[in-house]
Amino acid sequence: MQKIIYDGTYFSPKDCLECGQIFRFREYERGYIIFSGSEACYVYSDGENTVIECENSEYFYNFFDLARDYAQINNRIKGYDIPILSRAAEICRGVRILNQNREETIFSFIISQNNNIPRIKGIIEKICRALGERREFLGKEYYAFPFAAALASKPPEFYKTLGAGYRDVFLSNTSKRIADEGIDFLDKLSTPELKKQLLTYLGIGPKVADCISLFGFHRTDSFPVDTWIEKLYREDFSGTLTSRDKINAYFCQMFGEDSGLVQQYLFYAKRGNL
DNA sequence: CTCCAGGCTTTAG
DNA sequence: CTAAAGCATGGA
Repeated sequence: MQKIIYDGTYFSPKDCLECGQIFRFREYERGYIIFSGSEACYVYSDGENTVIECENSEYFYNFFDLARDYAQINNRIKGYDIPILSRAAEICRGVRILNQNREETIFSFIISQNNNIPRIKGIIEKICRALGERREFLGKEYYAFPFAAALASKPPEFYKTLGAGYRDVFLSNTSKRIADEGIDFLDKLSTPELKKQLLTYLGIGPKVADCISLFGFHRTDSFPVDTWIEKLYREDFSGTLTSRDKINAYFCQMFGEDSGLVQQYLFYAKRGNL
């Protein structure tokens, strides 16, 4: 077992996980167990530090984005001098933009549309249990997120029995495409080109594309606009725009490369009723 | 019972 | 181009 110890000021397990960017984790002893792709780790706060225990520290060093200076980014975001944002940036300062498994991010956020977080988690868990490789961590079994080929081997009806609802055809269709074509070519694209390509997959619209771009490809110039952000835009930014595309452009123009983290701060704070 | 959840696809105007 | 209907499911 390997161990990473990192200053906890801008790295809180609770903030990173419960801000809604990831669905496969659960509380365990002093913190959480997280699953990503085929990997697993145990993460917890130890006074001033955050501790990660895992078998693949290289993977989780990148996963938690530990090479980036979040103190500097957090400060810059407070510098926009928008009261509600400065407050959110202070209270949610433990949030980091995770570098998640790309295919897992794609399928997870296809499932997330018009859905609630507990049910999203349940559906993903069932998919892993049914199609993922069985593995072991801390003496207990878990299931990896399935490869696209495994997902592609199942018809829409299979996903409906797992509770995916009308998203069943999205999962079977898009998994077949990815099993055939791969997704490595997406990494070379600019953020606008990446979004344009993501929109060609069945089940991926503007909001889901922005989430995949941000959490799977670390494009921090993405700003996903969902029901919560739309509500926040009206109530806290006195916004009058109605189309989500325009609200997205409004925020991206304002925050540039900080868009992604700003969005997570605001989303997390708004859902927590700040 | 209705309404909502990290919206998207399809069809109509 | 924009607008709106329809969509599975489960919890409040």
